[in-house]
Amino acid sequence: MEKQFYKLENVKSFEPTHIFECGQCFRWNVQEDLSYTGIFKNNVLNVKKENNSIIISGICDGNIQKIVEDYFDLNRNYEEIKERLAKVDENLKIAEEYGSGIRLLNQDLWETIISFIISANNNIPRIKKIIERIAKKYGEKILFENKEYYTFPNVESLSKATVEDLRELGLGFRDKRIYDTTKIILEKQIDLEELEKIKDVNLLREKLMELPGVGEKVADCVMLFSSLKRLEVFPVDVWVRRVMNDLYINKPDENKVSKEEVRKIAKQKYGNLAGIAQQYLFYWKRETS
DNA sequence: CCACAGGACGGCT
DNA sequence: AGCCGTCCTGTG
Repeated sequence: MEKQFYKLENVKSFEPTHIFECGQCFRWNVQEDLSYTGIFKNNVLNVKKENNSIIISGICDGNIQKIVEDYFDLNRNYEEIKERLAKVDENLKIAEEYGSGIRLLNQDLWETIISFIISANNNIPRIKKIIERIAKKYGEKILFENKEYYTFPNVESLSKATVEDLRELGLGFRDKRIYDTTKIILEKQIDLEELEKIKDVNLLREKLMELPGVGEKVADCVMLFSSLKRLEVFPVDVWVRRVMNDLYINKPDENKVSKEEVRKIAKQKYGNLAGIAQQYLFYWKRETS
């Protein structure tokens, strides 16, 4: 495949660092020139910000412009979203200014499900290492600028892994969860194409949670960070609980704050943009703590 | 050596 | 419904 180029001029709300470091993705890595290189589906791309332009180059499985528009959620007006959220309160305005270049990626559903099952009780550097090992063993190799990249394996390919194989890749207790979920999806006991047709967000969450290793947090992350793109969901992890307690609840012990309490406040304050607000808050709190 | 960090899940109340 | 111990690995 040939290298393709695409340049975005005067694009607003697009900051590679914010997009790739806000915790939504695991396969983008910063380069020496501060650009980012990553792999998704069968594409390997480099994304570089120069002055007011975004320069994207790489090996693409199809038309680069279409692929970029879809993956980087370019048809959504983040400026308008930020204007609306800034009116909620001063706290959110500060968080939003801090992560002003965040966009929520439309990531592959299958990859997002597996990646966030791995994220359970885990930290980002380790999650990234595990996913790289899975891709290297079960994915397809793509060469880009004399370096080897590996696609995230498809369902069939990952289904070749035994529980023991997965344990060897460092998955720990998540090995069986990944194994079982892969089998359920392979055999279409849960059909991902059918899942994509579900309209009701609660029904969708329940379906996702039928997969082993998918609890409320993982289900919400999948709905927010994949092409399912439910912007109204508000994944609550320890960081979000912390920041929401600091901003709105102020209990002496943040562990005493219930998930439901946090979700209720988020819904009331941020409405159908809660998911985007969550990303600004999460990124701000993590980076400034 | 130990303490801690990070969600799902099953067992218990 | 809520609480709590367990699961695994890396870091300090």
